Amino acid sequence: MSEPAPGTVFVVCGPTASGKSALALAIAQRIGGGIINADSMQVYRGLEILSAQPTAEERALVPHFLYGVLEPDDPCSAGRWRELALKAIADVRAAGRVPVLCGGTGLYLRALMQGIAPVPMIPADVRAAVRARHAALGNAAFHAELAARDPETAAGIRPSDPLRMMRAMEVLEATGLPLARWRALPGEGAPDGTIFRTVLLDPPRDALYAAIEARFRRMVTAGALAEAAALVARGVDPQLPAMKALGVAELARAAAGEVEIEYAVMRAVTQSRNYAKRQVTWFRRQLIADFTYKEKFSESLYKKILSEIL
RNA sequence: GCCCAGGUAGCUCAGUUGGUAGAGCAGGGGACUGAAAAUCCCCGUGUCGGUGGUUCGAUUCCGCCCCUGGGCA
Repeated sequence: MSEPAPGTVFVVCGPTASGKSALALAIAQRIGGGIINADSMQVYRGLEILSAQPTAEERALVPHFLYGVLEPDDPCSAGRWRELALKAIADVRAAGRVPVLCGGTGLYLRALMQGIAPVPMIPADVRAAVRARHAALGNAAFHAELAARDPETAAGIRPSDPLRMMRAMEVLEATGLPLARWRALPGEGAPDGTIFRTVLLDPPRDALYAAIEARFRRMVTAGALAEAAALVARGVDPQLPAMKALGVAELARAAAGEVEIEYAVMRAVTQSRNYAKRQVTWFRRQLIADFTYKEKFSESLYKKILSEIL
């Protein structure tokens, strides 16, 4: 097992409950790494249980970065995470360690590895105005308006896709330049000299689904009901990403006695399965991993992976 | 035991005035450049409970049987 080449950054990705965190920990312990979160929900404080953030014991073994660093009412984004990740990578290296990225948010990973259009931050009031405009017009009329003002970007967005339409509109409003133009501009990727070694965990579907349910039930036992209730009690805008974490809404309703706990659990587990499937599609098609493992997660698989990727 | 109401896709149900059936959910596939655990697109053959009968033809009408709810005993 040789030392990883200078500039190496390991990337552990895969669907939820595929065993990413454990693998990242094993890799980091082996090579003297620092683990950096690449998950859109694990960045939030107050979602420790439901987003499956590493435990204090795990964090004590290896330095961890970007876990629980933002408040739920302080939304992250692909661009913002990218900035945070670049800094974390520099910090890990400064400490003489090897960065090990770990997470299931494909867009974040790609924004870091391949860059992203250099669109500036959109002011909150512009976003709010665009949302209101969409709510007033509805999908079809909103799309028509976008098509009139920015035909190039509108052509690539379905009238049934509100989020992408609103994104295109707010970029146009805030910058005066169509989103399609921004995307044609060269985006910055990772720092020069960085070599990504990407490992994709893609276990058999039935094993993955069983793991998702088992883990969710463990979360409930560990206090997920109270976590969800506390989050809702803070009064954070339900539209914000942290409040969209799988299980939050359902468990909060169960905690309030509005639905049966078992019903909430089944709903959340189903949503998690749907999500895992989307993640698998993304990783299989949008990110070409250097190493892909389709076996069921296990101790022996980790040993095999370690010997192959190092 | 009798009377109602049902038994149709993995689940919940719709429907066929008799020409072998369709939605939602689940599941599968896919898209994805800044709230991505988001948002969006595509995919529906299943002894229409069983068995006799009527009919050119029955999942649909009739008889009997089985099963599940509810009511009366």
